[in-house]
Amino acid sequence: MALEGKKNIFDDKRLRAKRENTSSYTVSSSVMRRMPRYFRFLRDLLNNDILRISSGDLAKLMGITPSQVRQDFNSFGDFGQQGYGYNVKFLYTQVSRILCVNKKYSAVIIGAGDITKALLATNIFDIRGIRIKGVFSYDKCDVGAKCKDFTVLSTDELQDFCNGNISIAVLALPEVNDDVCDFLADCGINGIWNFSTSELHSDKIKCQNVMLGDTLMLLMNEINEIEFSGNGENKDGN
Amino acid sequence: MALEGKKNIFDDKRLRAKRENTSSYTVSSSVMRRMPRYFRFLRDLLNNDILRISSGDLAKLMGITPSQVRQDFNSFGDFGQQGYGYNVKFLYTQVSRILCVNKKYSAVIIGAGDITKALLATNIFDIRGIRIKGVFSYDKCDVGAKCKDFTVLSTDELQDFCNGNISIAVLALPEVNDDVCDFLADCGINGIWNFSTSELHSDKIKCQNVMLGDTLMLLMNEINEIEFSGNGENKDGN
DNA sequence: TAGATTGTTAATCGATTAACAATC
DNA sequence: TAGATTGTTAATCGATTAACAATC
Repeated sequence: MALEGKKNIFDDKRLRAKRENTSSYTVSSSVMRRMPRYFRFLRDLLNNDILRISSGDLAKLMGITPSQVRQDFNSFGDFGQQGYGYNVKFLYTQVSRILCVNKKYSAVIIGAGDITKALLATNIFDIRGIRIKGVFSYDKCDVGAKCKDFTVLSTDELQDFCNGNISIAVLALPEVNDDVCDFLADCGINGIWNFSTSELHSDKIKCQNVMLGDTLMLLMNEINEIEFSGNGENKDGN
Repeated sequence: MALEGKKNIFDDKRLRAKRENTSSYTVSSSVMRRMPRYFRFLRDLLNNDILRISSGDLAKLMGITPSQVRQDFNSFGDFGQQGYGYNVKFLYTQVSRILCVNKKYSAVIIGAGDITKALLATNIFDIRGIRIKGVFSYDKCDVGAKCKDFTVLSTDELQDFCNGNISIAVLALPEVNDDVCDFLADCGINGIWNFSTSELHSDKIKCQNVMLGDTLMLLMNEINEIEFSGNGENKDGN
Protein backbone atom coordinates (compact mmCIF):
# COMPACT_ATOMS: atom_id res chain seq x y z
CA MET A 1 0.00 0.00 0.00
CA ALA A 2 1.48 3.30 -1.15
CA LEU A 3 0.67 5.09 2.07
CA GLU A 4 2.58 2.73 4.29
CA GLY A 5 5.58 2.93 2.04
CA LYS A 6 5.78 6.65 2.43
CA LYS A 7 5.15 6.73 6.13
CA ASN A 8 8.05 6.35 8.46
CA ILE A 9 7.28 4.72 11.76
CA PHE A 10 9.50 7.35 13.34
CA ASP A 11 7.45 10.20 11.89
CA ASP A 12 6.13 10.62 15.39
CA LYS A 13 6.10 14.04 16.96
CA ARG A 14 7.24 12.78 20.31
CA LEU A 15 10.17 10.85 18.89
CA ARG A 16 11.01 13.73 16.58
CA ALA A 17 11.04 16.09 19.57
CA LYS A 18 13.28 13.60 21.35
CA ARG A 19 15.74 13.35 18.46
CA GLU A 20 15.88 17.12 18.06
CA ASN A 21 16.25 17.56 21.81
CA THR A 22 13.20 19.82 21.90
CA SER A 23 12.46 16.98 24.31
CA SER A 24 9.59 17.68 26.67
CA TYR A 25 6.83 17.02 24.09
CA THR A 26 4.11 14.96 25.68
CA VAL A 27 0.60 14.14 24.57
CA SER A 28 -2.10 15.36 26.95
CA SER A 29 -3.89 12.74 28.98
CA SER A 30 -7.27 13.75 27.49
CA VAL A 31 -5.95 12.76 24.06
CA MET A 32 -4.27 9.63 25.38
CA ARG A 33 -7.40 8.40 27.13
CA ARG A 34 -9.24 8.45 23.81
CA MET A 35 -6.73 6.17 22.09
CA PRO A 36 -8.18 2.86 23.33
CA ARG A 37 -11.52 3.90 21.87
CA TYR A 38 -9.97 4.65 18.48
CA PHE A 39 -8.24 1.30 18.74
CA ARG A 40 -11.55 -0.50 19.14
CA PHE A 41 -13.34 1.35 16.37
CA LEU A 42 -10.47 0.92 13.92
CA ARG A 43 -10.30 -2.80 14.70
CA ASP A 44 -14.01 -3.07 13.97
CA LEU A 45 -13.56 -1.23 10.67
CA LEU A 46 -10.76 -3.62 9.69
CA ASN A 47 -12.93 -6.59 10.63
CA ASN A 48 -15.53 -5.19 8.26
CA ASP A 49 -12.95 -4.82 5.47
CA ILE A 50 -13.10 -1.04 5.45
CA LEU A 51 -9.64 0.01 4.35
CA ARG A 52 -10.02 3.76 4.14
CA ILE A 53 -11.91 6.36 6.16
CA SER A 54 -12.16 10.14 6.41
CA SER A 55 -12.04 12.03 9.70
CA GLY A 56 -15.67 12.97 9.01
CA ASP A 57 -16.88 9.39 8.69
CA LEU A 58 -14.87 8.13 11.64
CA ALA A 59 -16.16 11.04 13.73
CA LYS A 60 -19.76 10.26 12.81
CA LEU A 61 -19.24 6.62 13.73
CA MET A 62 -17.80 7.53 17.12
CA GLY A 63 -20.06 10.45 17.95
CA ILE A 64 -17.30 13.06 18.04
CA THR A 65 -16.21 15.91 15.70
CA PRO A 66 -13.98 15.55 12.63
CA SER A 67 -11.73 18.23 14.10
CA GLN A 68 -11.15 16.16 17.18
CA VAL A 69 -10.22 13.11 15.13
CA ARG A 70 -7.66 15.10 13.15
CA GLN A 71 -6.28 16.93 16.19
CA ASP A 72 -5.97 13.71 18.16
CA PHE A 73 -3.98 11.87 15.52
CA ASN A 74 -1.91 14.94 14.76
CA SER A 75 -0.56 14.97 18.29
CA PHE A 76 1.33 11.83 17.30
CA GLY A 77 2.20 12.36 13.66
CA ASP A 78 0.89 12.90 10.14
CA PHE A 79 -1.15 9.74 9.79
CA GLY A 80 -3.48 10.81 6.99
CA GLN A 81 -3.28 12.05 3.42
CA GLN A 82 -4.97 15.14 2.02
CA GLY A 83 -7.79 14.37 -0.38
CA TYR A 84 -7.73 10.69 0.61
CA GLY A 85 -8.35 10.35 4.33
CA TYR A 86 -6.81 7.71 6.55
CA ASN A 87 -5.67 4.22 5.67
CA VAL A 88 -7.42 2.16 8.33
CA LYS A 89 -4.77 -0.53 8.57
CA PHE A 90 -1.98 1.99 8.86
CA LEU A 91 -3.88 4.06 11.42
CA TYR A 92 -4.67 0.94 13.44
CA THR A 93 -0.99 0.02 13.43
CA GLN A 94 -0.04 3.47 14.68
CA VAL A 95 -2.63 3.42 17.46
CA SER A 96 -1.52 -0.08 18.45
CA ARG A 97 2.05 1.14 18.59
CA ILE A 98 1.02 4.16 20.71
CA LEU A 99 -0.81 1.86 23.13
CA CYS A 100 2.04 -0.67 23.07
CA VAL A 101 -0.29 -3.48 22.12
CA ASN A 102 1.63 -6.61 21.13
CA LYS A 103 4.77 -5.54 22.96
CA LYS A 104 4.63 -9.00 24.56
CA TYR A 105 4.66 -7.83 28.13
CA SER A 106 4.83 -10.46 30.83
CA ALA A 107 2.44 -10.27 33.76
CA VAL A 108 1.46 -11.97 36.99
CA ILE A 109 -1.90 -12.06 38.69
CA ILE A 110 -2.06 -11.58 42.44
CA GLY A 111 -5.13 -13.11 44.00
CA ALA A 112 -6.59 -16.54 43.30
CA GLY A 113 -10.29 -15.85 43.50
CA ASP A 114 -13.14 -15.40 41.09
CA ILE A 115 -11.83 -12.24 39.44
CA THR A 116 -8.66 -14.09 38.51
CA LYS A 117 -10.67 -16.98 37.07
CA ALA A 118 -12.90 -14.56 35.17
CA LEU A 119 -9.93 -12.71 33.65
CA LEU A 120 -8.14 -15.94 32.74
CA ALA A 121 -11.32 -17.17 31.01
CA THR A 122 -11.31 -14.20 28.61
CA ASN A 123 -8.87 -13.38 25.84
CA ILE A 124 -8.25 -9.90 27.24
CA PHE A 125 -4.53 -10.58 27.76
CA ASP A 126 -3.94 -12.76 24.70
CA ILE A 127 -5.25 -10.33 22.13
CA ARG A 128 -3.02 -7.60 23.54
CA GLY A 129 0.08 -9.75 23.55
CA ILE A 130 0.29 -10.01 27.33
CA ARG A 131 1.63 -13.31 28.67
CA ILE A 132 0.47 -14.34 32.12
CA LYS A 133 3.41 -16.04 33.78
CA GLY A 134 1.98 -16.92 37.17
CA VAL A 135 -0.79 -16.60 39.72
CA PHE A 136 0.11 -15.64 43.29
CA SER A 137 -1.75 -15.33 46.56
CA TYR A 138 -1.14 -13.69 49.92
CA ASP A 139 -3.40 -16.36 51.41
CA LYS A 140 -1.46 -19.53 52.28
CA CYS A 141 -4.67 -21.57 51.90
CA ASP A 142 -4.71 -20.83 48.18
CA VAL A 143 -1.11 -21.91 47.59
CA GLY A 144 -0.89 -25.12 45.58
CA ALA A 145 -4.45 -24.80 44.26
CA LYS A 146 -5.13 -24.62 40.53
CA CYS A 147 -6.29 -21.52 38.70
CA LYS A 148 -6.89 -22.55 35.10
CA ASP A 149 -3.43 -23.79 33.99
CA PHE A 150 -1.60 -22.21 36.90
CA THR A 151 -0.62 -23.60 40.27
CA VAL A 152 -1.05 -20.78 42.76
CA LEU A 153 2.22 -19.66 44.34
CA SER A 154 2.85 -17.71 47.51
CA THR A 155 3.62 -14.02 47.21
CA ASP A 156 6.70 -14.84 49.32
CA GLU A 157 8.14 -16.31 46.13
CA LEU A 158 7.17 -13.37 43.93
CA GLN A 159 10.44 -11.46 44.01
CA ASP A 160 12.50 -14.53 43.06
CA PHE A 161 9.95 -15.53 40.43
CA CYS A 162 9.96 -12.11 38.76
CA ASN A 163 13.70 -11.65 38.68
CA GLY A 164 13.18 -8.39 36.81
CA ASN A 165 11.28 -10.05 33.96
CA ILE A 166 7.70 -9.14 34.80
CA SER A 167 6.20 -5.82 33.66
CA ILE A 168 2.65 -5.94 34.95
CA ALA A 169 0.91 -7.13 38.12
CA VAL A 170 -2.83 -7.63 38.00
CA LEU A 171 -4.20 -7.05 41.49
CA ALA A 172 -7.27 -9.25 41.75
CA LEU A 173 -7.89 -8.89 45.46
CA PRO A 174 -10.76 -7.25 47.34
CA GLU A 175 -8.58 -4.88 49.32
CA VAL A 176 -4.89 -4.02 49.55
CA ASN A 177 -2.54 -1.93 51.57
CA ASP A 178 -0.57 0.98 50.10
CA ASP A 179 2.73 -0.91 50.65
CA VAL A 180 1.81 -3.28 47.85
CA CYS A 181 3.15 -0.63 45.46
CA ASP A 182 6.58 -0.66 47.07
CA PHE A 183 6.58 -4.45 47.23
CA LEU A 184 5.74 -4.85 43.54
CA ALA A 185 8.13 -2.08 42.50
CA ASP A 186 10.87 -3.88 44.43
CA CYS A 187 10.07 -6.98 42.38
CA GLY A 188 10.95 -4.92 39.32
CA ILE A 189 7.33 -4.66 38.17
CA ASN A 190 6.43 -1.42 36.35
CA GLY A 191 2.66 -1.31 36.36
CA ILE A 192 -0.35 -2.37 38.44
CA TRP A 193 -3.76 -3.09 36.97
CA ASN A 194 -5.74 -2.72 40.15
CA PHE A 195 -9.12 -4.41 40.66
CA SER A 196 -9.15 -3.94 44.43
CA THR A 197 -11.37 -1.37 46.10
CA SER A 198 -8.31 0.55 47.32
CA GLU A 199 -7.11 3.36 45.04
CA LEU A 200 -3.36 3.13 44.54
CA HIS A 201 -0.85 5.84 43.66
CA SER A 202 2.90 5.60 43.69
CA ASP A 203 6.01 7.30 42.42
CA LYS A 204 7.69 3.94 41.96
CA ILE A 205 5.12 2.15 39.84
CA LYS A 206 2.33 3.10 37.42
CA CYS A 207 -1.17 2.31 38.65
CA GLN A 208 -4.40 1.94 36.73
CA ASN A 209 -7.21 1.77 39.24
CA VAL A 210 -10.24 0.06 37.73
CA MET A 211 -12.65 1.04 40.54
CA LEU A 212 -15.61 -0.93 39.22
CA GLY A 213 -18.03 0.55 41.73
CA ASP A 214 -17.53 4.03 40.29
CA THR A 215 -19.24 3.34 36.96
CA LEU A 216 -21.97 1.41 38.75
CA MET A 217 -22.75 4.47 40.87
CA LEU A 218 -22.69 6.78 37.86
CA LEU A 219 -25.24 4.48 36.25
CA MET A 220 -27.37 4.60 39.42
CA ASN A 221 -27.31 8.37 39.18
CA GLU A 222 -28.16 8.41 35.48
CA ILE A 223 -31.16 6.15 35.73
CA ASN A 224 -32.40 8.16 38.66
CA GLU A 225 -33.09 11.06 36.34
CA ILE A 226 -35.44 8.81 34.41
CA GLU A 227 -37.08 7.02 37.29
CA PHE A 228 -37.70 10.06 39.44
CA SER A 229 -38.96 12.34 36.71
CA GLY A 230 -42.35 13.35 37.98
CA ASN A 231 -43.39 11.51 41.08
CA GLY A 232 -40.23 11.26 43.17
CA GLU A 233 -40.54 7.52 43.72
CA ASN A 234 -38.62 4.74 42.10
CA LYS A 235 -39.74 1.25 41.17
CA ASP A 236 -39.12 -0.05 44.64
CA GLY A 237 -41.08 2.76 46.25
CA ASN A 238 -37.99 4.48 47.64
CA MET B 1 -25.30 17.70 65.03
CA ALA B 2 -26.03 21.38 64.52
CA LEU B 3 -25.01 21.35 60.88
CA GLU B 4 -27.46 18.66 59.85
CA GLY B 5 -30.24 20.42 61.65
CA LYS B 6 -29.73 23.56 59.63
CA LYS B 7 -29.25 21.87 56.31
CA ASN B 8 -32.28 21.05 54.27
CA ILE B 9 -31.98 18.03 52.04
CA PHE B 10 -33.73 20.11 49.42
CA ASP B 11 -31.11 22.84 49.55
CA ASP B 12 -29.89 21.43 46.27
CA LYS B 13 -29.28 23.74 43.37
CA ARG B 14 -30.81 21.37 40.87
CA LEU B 15 -33.96 20.89 42.87
CA ARG B 16 -34.12 24.61 43.65
CA ALA B 17 -33.85 25.35 39.95
CA LYS B 18 -36.62 22.84 39.34
CA ARG B 19 -38.91 24.40 41.93
CA GLU B 20 -38.28 27.89 40.64
CA ASN B 21 -38.77 26.71 37.08
CA THR B 22 -35.32 28.01 36.12
CA SER B 23 -35.29 24.33 35.28
CA SER B 24 -32.51 23.34 32.92
CA TYR B 25 -29.77 23.35 35.61
CA THR B 26 -27.55 20.34 35.19
CA VAL B 27 -24.21 19.44 36.70
CA SER B 28 -21.43 18.98 34.16
CA SER B 29 -20.26 15.46 33.57
CA SER B 30 -16.69 16.35 34.61
CA VAL B 31 -18.02 17.22 38.06
CA MET B 32 -20.34 14.21 38.15
CA ARG B 33 -17.57 11.78 37.27
CA ARG B 34 -15.61 12.91 40.32
CA MET B 35 -18.42 12.14 42.73
CA PRO B 36 -17.69 8.41 43.12
CA ARG B 37 -14.15 9.32 44.12
CA TYR B 38 -15.38 11.76 46.79
CA PHE B 39 -17.74 9.03 47.93
CA ARG B 40 -14.84 6.63 48.50
CA PHE B 41 -12.61 9.13 50.27
CA LEU B 42 -15.40 10.36 52.51
CA ARG B 43 -16.30 6.78 53.44
CA ASP B 44 -12.67 6.15 54.37
CA LEU B 45 -12.64 9.29 56.52
CA LEU B 46 -15.78 8.15 58.32
CA ASN B 47 -14.26 4.71 58.87
CA ASN B 48 -11.35 6.50 60.49
CA ASP B 49 -13.68 8.51 62.72
CA ILE B 50 -12.81 11.81 61.10
CA LEU B 51 -15.96 13.88 61.49
CA ARG B 52 -14.88 17.21 60.06
CA ILE B 53 -12.61 18.25 57.20
CA SER B 54 -11.67 21.42 55.33
CA SER B 55 -11.56 21.67 51.56
CA GLY B 56 -7.81 22.12 51.91
CA ASP B 57 -7.27 18.88 53.82
CA LEU B 58 -9.62 16.87 51.64
CA ALA B 59 -7.91 18.27 48.55
CA LYS B 60 -4.48 17.31 49.86
CA LEU B 61 -5.71 13.80 50.61
CA MET B 62 -7.09 13.40 47.09
CA GLY B 63 -4.36 15.18 45.16
CA ILE B 64 -6.58 17.97 43.84
CA THR B 65 -7.00 21.69 44.66
CA PRO B 66 -9.13 23.14 47.48
CA SER B 67 -10.89 25.27 44.87
CA GLN B 68 -11.98 22.21 42.99
CA VAL B 69 -13.38 20.61 46.11
CA ARG B 70 -15.43 23.71 46.92
CA GLN B 71 -16.57 24.24 43.33
CA ASP B 72 -17.56 20.62 42.94
CA PHE B 73 -19.75 20.52 46.02
CA ASN B 74 -21.17 23.94 45.27
CA SER B 75 -22.63 22.70 42.02
CA PHE B 76 -25.05 20.73 44.20
CA GLY B 77 -25.64 22.94 47.19
CA ASP B 78 -24.08 24.68 50.18
CA PHE B 79 -22.68 21.68 51.98
CA GLY B 80 -20.06 23.39 54.13
CA GLN B 81 -19.89 26.07 56.77
CA GLN B 82 -17.59 29.09 56.78
CA GLY B 83 -14.89 28.92 59.41
CA TYR B 84 -15.65 25.27 60.10
CA GLY B 85 -15.27 23.24 56.96
CA TYR B 86 -17.38 20.24 56.03
CA ASN B 87 -19.13 17.78 58.29
CA VAL B 88 -17.91 14.46 56.88
CA LYS B 89 -21.03 12.49 57.73
CA PHE B 90 -23.31 15.11 56.21
CA LEU B 91 -21.16 15.46 53.11
CA TYR B 92 -21.06 11.68 52.68
CA THR B 93 -24.84 11.57 52.94
CA GLN B 94 -25.18 14.24 50.27
CA VAL B 95 -22.77 12.50 47.90
CA SER B 96 -24.57 9.19 48.50
CA ARG B 97 -27.83 10.88 47.67
CA ILE B 98 -26.35 12.43 44.50
CA LEU B 99 -25.11 9.01 43.41
CA CYS B 100 -28.39 7.35 44.44
CA VAL B 101 -26.59 4.85 46.62
CA ASN B 102 -29.03 2.90 48.79
CA LYS B 103 -31.99 3.62 46.53
CA LYS B 104 -32.56 -0.15 46.61
CA TYR B 105 -32.54 -0.66 42.89
CA SER B 106 -33.31 -4.13 41.59
CA ALA B 107 -31.06 -5.68 38.97
CA VAL B 108 -30.57 -8.78 36.87
CA ILE B 109 -27.34 -10.23 35.53
CA ILE B 110 -27.26 -11.47 31.96
CA GLY B 111 -24.62 -14.08 31.34
CA ALA B 112 -23.80 -17.06 33.53
CA GLY B 113 -20.04 -17.23 33.20
CA ASP B 114 -17.05 -16.34 35.32
CA ILE B 115 -17.68 -12.58 35.38
CA THR B 116 -21.09 -13.21 36.87
CA LYS B 117 -19.60 -15.51 39.50
CA ALA B 118 -16.88 -12.97 40.25
CA LEU B 119 -19.37 -10.12 40.69
CA LEU B 120 -21.70 -12.22 42.86
CA ALA B 121 -18.75 -13.16 45.06
CA THR B 122 -18.07 -9.50 45.93
CA ASN B 123 -20.18 -7.11 47.98
CA ILE B 124 -20.23 -4.54 45.17
CA PHE B 125 -24.02 -4.66 44.83
CA ASP B 126 -24.87 -5.14 48.49
CA ILE B 127 -23.00 -2.12 49.82
CA ARG B 128 -24.76 0.09 47.25
CA GLY B 129 -28.20 -1.24 48.05
CA ILE B 130 -28.62 -3.08 44.74
CA ARG B 131 -30.61 -6.29 44.92
CA ILE B 132 -29.83 -8.93 42.33
CA LYS B 133 -33.11 -10.59 41.43
CA GLY B 134 -32.02 -13.11 38.84
CA VAL B 135 -29.34 -14.47 36.52
CA PHE B 136 -30.20 -15.01 32.84
CA SER B 137 -28.45 -16.50 29.86
CA TYR B 138 -28.87 -16.41 26.08
CA ASP B 139 -27.23 -19.82 26.02
CA LYS B 140 -29.77 -22.62 26.51
CA CYS B 141 -26.99 -24.86 27.87
CA ASP B 142 -26.65 -22.59 30.93
CA VAL B 143 -30.36 -22.61 31.76
CA GLY B 144 -31.09 -24.52 34.95
CA ALA B 145 -27.50 -24.36 36.17
CA LYS B 146 -26.61 -22.71 39.46
CA CYS B 147 -24.82 -19.39 39.82
CA LYS B 148 -24.26 -18.86 43.53
CA ASP B 149 -27.83 -18.80 44.91
CA PHE B 150 -29.48 -18.34 41.54
CA THR B 151 -30.86 -20.84 39.08
CA VAL B 152 -30.01 -19.52 35.61
CA LEU B 153 -33.07 -18.61 33.56
CA SER B 154 -33.45 -18.14 29.83
CA THR B 155 -33.49 -14.61 28.45
CA ASP B 156 -36.76 -15.66 26.78
CA GLU B 157 -38.30 -15.31 30.22
CA LEU B 158 -36.71 -11.95 30.97
CA GLN B 159 -39.57 -9.70 29.93
CA ASP B 160 -42.13 -11.58 32.02
CA PHE B 161 -39.72 -11.80 34.93
CA CYS B 162 -39.00 -8.06 34.96
CA ASN B 163 -42.58 -6.93 34.66
CA GLY B 164 -41.36 -3.35 34.94
CA ASN B 165 -39.70 -3.92 38.31
CA ILE B 166 -36.05 -4.15 37.33
CA SER B 167 -33.91 -1.01 36.97
CA ILE B 168 -30.50 -2.35 36.02
CA ALA B 169 -29.15 -5.10 33.77
CA VAL B 170 -25.56 -6.20 34.26
CA LEU B 171 -24.27 -7.48 30.93
CA ALA B 172 -21.69 -10.10 31.79
CA LEU B 173 -21.17 -11.52 28.31
CA PRO B 174 -18.13 -11.44 26.05
CA GLU B 175 -19.88 -9.80 23.12
CA VAL B 176 -23.35 -8.45 22.39
CA ASN B 177 -25.36 -7.02 19.55
CA ASP B 178 -26.69 -3.46 19.52
CA ASP B 179 -30.30 -4.74 19.70
CA VAL B 180 -29.72 -5.78 23.29
CA CYS B 181 -30.44 -2.16 24.23
CA ASP B 182 -33.89 -2.24 22.64
CA PHE B 183 -34.60 -5.64 24.15
CA LEU B 184 -33.70 -4.55 27.68
CA ALA B 185 -35.47 -1.20 27.32
CA ASP B 186 -38.58 -3.11 26.23
CA CYS B 187 -38.29 -5.11 29.45
CA GLY B 188 -38.63 -1.79 31.28
CA ILE B 189 -34.99 -1.74 32.36
CA ASN B 190 -33.41 1.73 32.63
CA GLY B 191 -29.69 1.11 32.73
CA ILE B 192 -27.03 -1.29 31.47
CA TRP B 193 -23.76 -1.93 33.25
CA ASN B 194 -21.88 -3.36 30.32
CA PHE B 195 -18.91 -5.72 30.73
CA SER B 196 -18.96 -6.95 27.15
CA THR B 197 -16.35 -5.84 24.62
CA SER B 198 -19.05 -4.09 22.56
CA GLU B 199 -19.59 -0.41 23.32
CA LEU B 200 -23.30 0.32 23.70
CA HIS B 201 -25.21 3.57 23.20
CA SER B 202 -28.93 4.04 23.13
CA ASP B 203 -31.61 6.68 23.38
CA LYS B 204 -33.87 4.25 25.19
CA ILE B 205 -31.59 3.11 28.01
CA LYS B 206 -28.57 4.47 29.88
CA CYS B 207 -25.34 2.58 29.26
CA GLN B 208 -22.17 2.48 31.32
CA ASN B 209 -19.54 0.70 29.24
CA VAL B 210 -16.84 -0.71 31.48
CA MET B 211 -14.41 -1.53 28.62
CA LEU B 212 -11.82 -3.25 30.80
CA GLY B 213 -9.28 -3.49 28.00
CA ASP B 214 -9.04 0.28 27.77
CA THR B 215 -7.35 0.80 31.13
CA LEU B 216 -5.12 -2.19 30.49
CA MET B 217 -3.87 -0.57 27.28
CA LEU B 218 -3.37 2.78 28.99
CA LEU B 219 -1.22 0.96 31.53
CA MET B 220 0.75 -0.71 28.74
CA ASN B 221 1.42 2.74 27.30
CA GLU B 222 2.41 4.22 30.65
CA ILE B 223 4.93 1.54 31.54
CA ASN B 224 6.39 1.80 28.06
CA GLU B 225 7.73 5.22 28.92
CA ILE B 226 9.70 3.65 31.74
CA GLU B 227 10.82 0.49 30.00
CA PHE B 228 11.91 2.11 26.77
CA SER B 229 13.73 5.04 28.30
CA GLY B 230 17.16 4.72 26.82
CA ASN B 231 17.66 1.57 24.83
CA GLY B 232 14.39 1.02 22.99
CA GLU B 233 13.99 -2.56 24.14
CA ASN B 234 11.66 -3.93 26.76
CA LYS B 235 12.16 -6.78 29.16
CA ASP B 236 11.14 -9.35 26.58
CA GLY B 237 13.51 -7.94 23.98
CA ASN B 238 10.73 -6.42 21.88
C1' DT C 1 -13.74 39.38 68.63
C1' DA C 2 -10.19 37.09 65.71
C1' DG C 3 -9.19 33.23 62.95
C1' DA C 4 -10.61 30.02 59.84
C1' DT C 5 -12.74 28.57 55.93
C1' DT C 6 -16.43 28.67 52.97
C1' DG C 7 -19.15 30.29 48.66
C1' DT C 8 -18.55 32.73 44.66
C1' DT C 9 -16.66 35.79 41.24
C1' DA C 10 -12.90 36.73 38.22
C1' DA C 11 -8.70 35.11 35.87
C1' DT C 12 -6.32 31.53 33.79
C1' DC C 13 -5.60 27.60 31.54
C1' DG C 14 -6.51 23.86 28.48
C1' DA C 15 -9.38 21.38 25.40
C1' DT C 16 -12.57 21.41 21.67
C1' DT C 17 -14.37 23.25 17.53
C1' DA C 18 -14.28 26.01 13.32
C1' DA C 19 -12.07 27.63 9.40
C1' DC C 20 -9.09 27.42 5.69
C1' DA C 21 -4.76 27.09 3.21
C1' DA C 22 -1.98 23.19 1.74
C1' DT C 23 -1.92 19.25 -1.02
C1' DC C 24 -2.94 14.72 -2.51
C1' DT D 1 -7.32 19.80 -13.34
C1' DA D 2 -11.15 19.71 -9.84
C1' DG D 3 -12.73 17.66 -5.71
C1' DA D 4 -11.78 15.93 -1.43
C1' DT D 5 -9.79 15.95 2.80
C1' DT D 6 -6.02 16.63 5.60
C1' DG D 7 -2.86 19.43 8.89
C1' DT D 8 -2.81 23.43 11.38
C1' DT D 9 -3.95 27.96 13.03
C1' DA D 10 -7.31 30.82 15.19
C1' DA D 11 -11.64 31.22 17.81
C1' DT D 12 -14.57 29.43 21.15
C1' DC D 13 -15.90 27.07 24.85
C1' DG D 14 -15.58 24.94 29.28
C1' DA D 15 -13.09 23.55 33.26
C1' DT D 16 -9.79 24.62 36.73
C1' DT D 17 -7.51 27.71 39.74
C1' DA D 18 -6.91 31.99 42.30
C1' DA D 19 -8.59 35.54 45.03
C1' DC D 20 -11.39 37.55 48.32
C1' DA D 21 -15.61 39.12 50.50
C1' DA D 22 -18.99 36.87 53.40
C1' DT D 23 -19.70 34.60 57.58
C1' DC D 24 -19.45 31.08 60.95
